[in-house]
Amino acid sequence: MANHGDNPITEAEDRFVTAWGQMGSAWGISRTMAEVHALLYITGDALCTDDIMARLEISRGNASMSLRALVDWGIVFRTHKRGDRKEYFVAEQDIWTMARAIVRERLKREVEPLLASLHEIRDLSSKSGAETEAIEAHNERIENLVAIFELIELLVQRFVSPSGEGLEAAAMLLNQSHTRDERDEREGRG
Amino acid sequence: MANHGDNPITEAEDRFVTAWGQMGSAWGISRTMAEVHALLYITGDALCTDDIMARLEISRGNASMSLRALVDWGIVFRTHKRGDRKEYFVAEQDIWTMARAIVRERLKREVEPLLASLHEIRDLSSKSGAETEAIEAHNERIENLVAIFELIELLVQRFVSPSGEGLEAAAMLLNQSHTRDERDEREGRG
DNA sequence: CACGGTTTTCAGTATTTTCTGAAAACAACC
DNA sequence: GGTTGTTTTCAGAAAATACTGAAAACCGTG
Repeated sequence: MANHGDNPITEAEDRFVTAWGQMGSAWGISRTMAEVHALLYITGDALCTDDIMARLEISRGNASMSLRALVDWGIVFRTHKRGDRKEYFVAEQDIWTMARAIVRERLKREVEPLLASLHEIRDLSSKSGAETEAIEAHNERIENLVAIFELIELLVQRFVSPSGEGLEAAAMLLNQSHTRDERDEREGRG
Repeated sequence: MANHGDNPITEAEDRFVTAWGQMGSAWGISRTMAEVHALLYITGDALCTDDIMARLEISRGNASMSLRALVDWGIVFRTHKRGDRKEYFVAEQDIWTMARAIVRERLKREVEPLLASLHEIRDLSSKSGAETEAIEAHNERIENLVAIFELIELLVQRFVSPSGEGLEAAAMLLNQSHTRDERDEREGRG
């Protein structure tokens, strides 16, 4: 990032961009893509490619590709300004909508392919015919994996469904059960 | 992986190792580390470094580092065999225990540092003094992020707590609420 | 405390991923 | 349909990451 102005807000923005970029890369997302998203989110402004290039000191190509990826993820949108040919970009500002989009997209890109593989592997394994104890155990491990990932898929589909809400509801629900269980504990239910 | 034997089980194992390795790298974990884990999990055996080196065709150094990381994550354990000086490694076989360990570790490594940054950023931002509308909006965005990540932290701590169970319980809970809501929907509650 | 078996470390190398920049494609306007 | 401002693409360059292999450290034993 360029060392533009140094009022607290600008510094806060830069720091957030950095922190979000780091988190992104720990989660298998390109640092720059996460930083572009961070910048759009934290400023809340509609920025054009040149704004982003300047502020993050990245090339046009990189900015373009990152933006396209963010638009594909559904957490950044294209806009236009009257009398200006350029495209501008704004980040989804509702944090729950954003969270839903991210979780949904990761499900689609990573969990679903894994599940597909697991299903294939299951078929393959079950063709083994012989039923030694070792094979039984192997099959059970595969089953367990299928079960947990199907559960994850189900939960995500339910709570991150396109229809909306749900994640917040889940949070409430879990949170409630949290406090309820704590009370139970205090009252001596094991 | 070496093209050892080609009975369906061995092939299934190899395929699982590959699939798990891919998923791992999509989630910011080194491919090899995920593959080593996959191998230990899917065979269920206690394997020594040389077994792993041979099966995955990796160097001793790589095997050693991957294993140490897996042990740090708490999803692989060291063991020994009578009359054998070598160390052997076994994967946690309970899939829920494994899931808890993974989630807990990621919380610690990625969410907590992010939260620490967000707190700092919040302090920084609030020092701004001036209270223009833009600054208000900025502060609110930071607040929202802090709120959502603190919620995540809370939920994870609750359901992935060292004490155990909990994740399954959460799954049940969510699953129930899922089926309940579906029924509600069928009955025409919007 | 020297030896053989084993594990860890880490400098250097290889691989993968990301980024750049210039050229091509596009699109609004005249 | 040519001009101009803008975006996309992508081959090659740079950076980041992961891996190797050999040396060092470790460790139980005689």
